[in-house]
Amino acid sequence: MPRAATTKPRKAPTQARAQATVEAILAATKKVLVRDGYEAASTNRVAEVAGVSIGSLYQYFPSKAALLSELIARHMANMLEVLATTAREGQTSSIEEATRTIIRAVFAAHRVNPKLHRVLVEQMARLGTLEGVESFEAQAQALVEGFLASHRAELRPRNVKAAARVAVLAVRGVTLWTVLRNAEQLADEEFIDEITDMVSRYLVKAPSE
Amino acid sequence: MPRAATTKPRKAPTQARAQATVEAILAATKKVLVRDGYEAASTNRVAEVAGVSIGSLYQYFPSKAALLSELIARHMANMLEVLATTAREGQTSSIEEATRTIIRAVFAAHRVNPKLHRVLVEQMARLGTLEGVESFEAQAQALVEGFLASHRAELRPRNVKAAARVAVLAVRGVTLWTVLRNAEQLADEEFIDEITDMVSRYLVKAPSE
DNA sequence: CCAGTATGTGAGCGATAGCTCACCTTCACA
DNA sequence: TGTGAAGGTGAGCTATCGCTCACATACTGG
Repeated sequence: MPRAATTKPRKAPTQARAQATVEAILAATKKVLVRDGYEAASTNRVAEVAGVSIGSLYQYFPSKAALLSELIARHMANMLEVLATTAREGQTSSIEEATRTIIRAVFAAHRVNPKLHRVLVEQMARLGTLEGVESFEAQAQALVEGFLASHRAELRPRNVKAAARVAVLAVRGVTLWTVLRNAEQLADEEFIDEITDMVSRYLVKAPSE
Repeated sequence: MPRAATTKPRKAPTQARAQATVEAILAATKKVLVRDGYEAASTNRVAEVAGVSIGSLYQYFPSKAALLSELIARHMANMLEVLATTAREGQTSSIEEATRTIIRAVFAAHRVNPKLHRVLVEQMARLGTLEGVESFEAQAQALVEGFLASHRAELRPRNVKAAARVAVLAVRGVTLWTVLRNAEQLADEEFIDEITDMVSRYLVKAPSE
């Protein structure tokens, strides 16, 4: 069925008009994805919902995968921003408090449109062995690593890099699985406390140590 | 494109011959899924690889989703067995040691055919809002809960149910995300140690408490 | 105001997907 | 050993799907 292959935009929109088209297409993609799921989200349907012709869609996105890819990239950029902001804010608080703030923010971000996030998560693995994802993960780790390094006095694991890796992985894993199967939990303050507890106990030096 | 809908077997095979057909179909499904991915795993191709006619496939599986559904159900049953066995074995050891054993076993199970597991994970969310998954999760939690209850002396959280929920969720989340993006890590003994550390610090009462 | 580029259109192509059904073959058992 | 049920077959139908291309329209700079 498919004939093209890449995932990168075919053409960059330069005029404002074209920019609007691209945004309309992406908005429609989200809408259709949420309403009908991935399988039913055909490029034809997306174009129709966006109110543009199928030809226009293929001007900017060389394949169906490219649509998903762009949405995923934007989501990741979003999450990085959330991380960067909360990590900066947490500079002056304890590791535990900062952890709580970060987890709360990450959860809040996924609560906005859980159905969409679910689809995005489902598709992540499929799209070209996660090129973007690798770099995203690396950047996220670097951010957390920076934060932990500046709290070294409070930090238990001697290996800052490894600690950041585990912390990022744990939060990410829990978030992901919760999005997949019980999104309401993302709003549960008690649940947030427990996860925070788990992660910060791992990170923070006990009083006696 | 699809016309049928259910996920449940259309017919139970009663003769041994039919049993073999069903197994051949499922084995072929795995093979094709691993080789070509979900999209390319058409029912026609699966039947061909299984060496049976497409008609036979539809005798036992009313839809493509039913194939996936059965594989997922089997995987979950498998994991429950692993959990039950290791939890029973861990009855006499510390929470930390039992946690390590369980995590090691779960990781080992996912290491066997990571590509397959990746596809299964990808598809889980899509298939009928996870009917089977809910009950699996409940059973897993019950098992862990039982284990934790019998180690109450060593357990920090007062709410056993909540502790089991968090522990299961964390291990599951980490496993899942690792399967999706860095399966080799599942074999890394150091990585297993770190995750064990995180979970058991959360579960176990500190000496002073 | 015009040349030329950027943008937008949509009929329709080739491919293949999921699935049915009319029919044959093998088996269980009276 | 004959008969009805269980098992098995595969040509082929319909429905799309992803995507192209020949063309029209809007814009921009000179």
